[in-house]
Amino acid sequence: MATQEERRTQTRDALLEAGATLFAERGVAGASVDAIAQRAGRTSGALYDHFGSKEGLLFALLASWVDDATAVITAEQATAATLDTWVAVMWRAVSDPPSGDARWISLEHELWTYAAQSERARRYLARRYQAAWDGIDEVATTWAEPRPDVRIGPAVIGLLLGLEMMRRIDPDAVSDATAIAALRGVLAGAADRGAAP
Amino acid sequence: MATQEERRTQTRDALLEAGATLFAERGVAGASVDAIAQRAGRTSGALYDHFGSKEGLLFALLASWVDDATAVITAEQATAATLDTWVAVMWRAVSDPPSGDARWISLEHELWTYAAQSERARRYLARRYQAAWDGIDEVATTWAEPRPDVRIGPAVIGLLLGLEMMRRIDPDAVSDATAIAALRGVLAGAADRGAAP
DNA sequence: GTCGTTACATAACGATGCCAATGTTTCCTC
DNA sequence: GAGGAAACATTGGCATCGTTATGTAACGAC
Repeated sequence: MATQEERRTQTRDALLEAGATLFAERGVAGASVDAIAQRAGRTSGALYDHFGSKEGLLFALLASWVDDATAVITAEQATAATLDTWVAVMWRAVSDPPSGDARWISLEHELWTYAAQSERARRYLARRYQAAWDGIDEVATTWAEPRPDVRIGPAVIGLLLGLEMMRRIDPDAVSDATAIAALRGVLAGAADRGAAP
Repeated sequence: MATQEERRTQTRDALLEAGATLFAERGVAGASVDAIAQRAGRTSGALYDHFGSKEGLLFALLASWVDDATAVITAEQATAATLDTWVAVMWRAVSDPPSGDARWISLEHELWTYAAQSERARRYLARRYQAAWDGIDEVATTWAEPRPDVRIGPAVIGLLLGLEMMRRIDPDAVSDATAIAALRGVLAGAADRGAAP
């Protein structure tokens, strides 16, 4: 019943799933190709046939993820009627990731440190985040008049990532109220309020 | 002229310096013990005599760093007369690190991903950041009445790290004005303003 | 001046890793 | 149903890395 093509996408998905878990758990350098393949019930040969290299698997992983996450977030953003619900939606997307995938942030950090060594990874990161910044910038104009000297997108995304980092160390340190208050504050501070002398 | 003890601290410092650079450049996993020793003009034998293991070097590095950075920051904080100058001092400490050490943030990320694998590293991180949070919490009460359901320390530190991350991708994305506006916004949002319905 | 100790260097071991070359099996086509 | 290709497995080479065991030269106490 299972055609060859179905089988192929099946093992591809299994390898991506295993890679996501092990990269997040042990890091890109710490997760061996053999360990990933074994967890997927396959061997390293299959992995190389599919992705060509370890880095290939990493990029494939991130590509699929970005598509999923941004799709979910922008879809929910469209339904946000007030600034508070918008902020809450963003925070929820980070603190309790869509598709029930809690490894997202870990992998994000992995990519970040990996970017210190790989030029390709750095360019990849830049493209990806600039798109996210633009999205935030655009939605933010709905809620407040922007200041010319302040770019709101990077500030919001940075705060989201930073809050998640703190929460990983101590979940009690960043309550939902704290996160939402901080996000609203950044949006307010970067808006029409004049700069201090 | 050089006594034995002087020689020892000299090579210790050389190894720390080399470790800082290579850990930041290539990551903890990517920087080999031999490469670190070679950069310090020594051999791996010296490194093991001093630090016992690769992890030992990492922890020694961070310990010395935390002492330096927090000393500088708290010293400057005491001189800050207004909220704006305080915020500016904090941002400057992150964006243009004290002691001219630009590798700080890279190493911070390294430690973060390393913490995913090492229980000891995680506990180390927690202790370190909780101290920083408390410091911010205390100073923040000088400028605004705190809300009971909002912890300001983690929000400020998170924002600082997040902003720096964005700035690494694209230095133009986070101007000083953006950073300071965002920080002031977080402080304002987490203060006396009432929560939304 | 002798001798133990310190502060490194040297060299080798064991383990592990990425990756490629080469099988083997399964599936589709005609 | 036979040939061929696709999908995956097996094996091994080649390199690297963390660590340790051992060597050695300089130093310092007496």
